[in-house]
Amino acid sequence: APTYSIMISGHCRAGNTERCTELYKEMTGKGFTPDLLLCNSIIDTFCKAKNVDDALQVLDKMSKVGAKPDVVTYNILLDGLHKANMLEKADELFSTMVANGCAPDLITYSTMLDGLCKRNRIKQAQEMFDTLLEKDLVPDIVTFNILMDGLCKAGKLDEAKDLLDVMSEHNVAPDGVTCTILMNGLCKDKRTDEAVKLFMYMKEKGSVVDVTPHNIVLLGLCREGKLGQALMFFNRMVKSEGEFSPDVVTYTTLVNALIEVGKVDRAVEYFQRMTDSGLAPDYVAYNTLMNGLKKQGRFIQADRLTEAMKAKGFLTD
RNA sequence: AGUUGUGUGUCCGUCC
Repeated sequence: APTYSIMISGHCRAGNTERCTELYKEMTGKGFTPDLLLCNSIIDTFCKAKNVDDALQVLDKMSKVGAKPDVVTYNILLDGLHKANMLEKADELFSTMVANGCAPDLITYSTMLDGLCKRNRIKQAQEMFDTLLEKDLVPDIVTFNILMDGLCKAGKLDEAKDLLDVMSEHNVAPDGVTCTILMNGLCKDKRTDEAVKLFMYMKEKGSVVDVTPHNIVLLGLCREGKLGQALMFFNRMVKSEGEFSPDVVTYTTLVNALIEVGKVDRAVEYFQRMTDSGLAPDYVAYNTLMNGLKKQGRFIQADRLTEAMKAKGFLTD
């Protein structure tokens, strides 16, 4: 059984859902019972693969063999259900959890908070935040970042900045993710210059500034039509050699920007450069180029790209 | 030993 545990958790972490499922079936078939931590890993792997139904079945099996799910089990499933838009199931599970004597913790509330924020239910999210305080739970940086992002995406940038004060009242210092969330909010509000200021501030402060804030600045420049600056910025990213090297999102942002100004050949060039640099385009990357090719009537190239997508398993129908 | 919540790209949808 420990052998299975190690193998399964390895595949789980690698995101190899199929192999993970196979091994799990094989293990249970042989009469071995996965322990709680392994069950949680498996459930999480299913959830992250958007396979919440199988995840729930693992929960069912657990209760059959009398294994008690813990708060982590419930948190994982609540997150999966929210992200799969199964809200009624999520509420149901929350009730089950409480009925089974499992006390919701900070992560439970943060997970639900995120679910509300992502649906733009800001008012309810703020109520959830108050509830969490009433329960004497202590919000951490992730809780605040979730709320910060919700406020920014709802266009409430002023309230987002006010939240910084609330954070310091709770002795929670903003981190790189907080800054990135605010930068993104500023960019989406067409305040790229302010976002860049925040970006520079982060760099001056010596924080670790990874590829994500760079991608946000790049997108901001592209949206402002400053393609020349965007390309210079991109070149600096290439030279960073690892610290904030371009990723699939970086390339997709540029490909899209080039398409929008009608430079499809250059877009194709950058797409090629992405694969040449050893990055594997994802569905969004393919879709971006595909739409550009079709918009320009490049049907032969589009067909060729369709074949590539099929070969990679991105088109299942 | 190993498990859960937060930030960036395309299209579509929802709201205005």
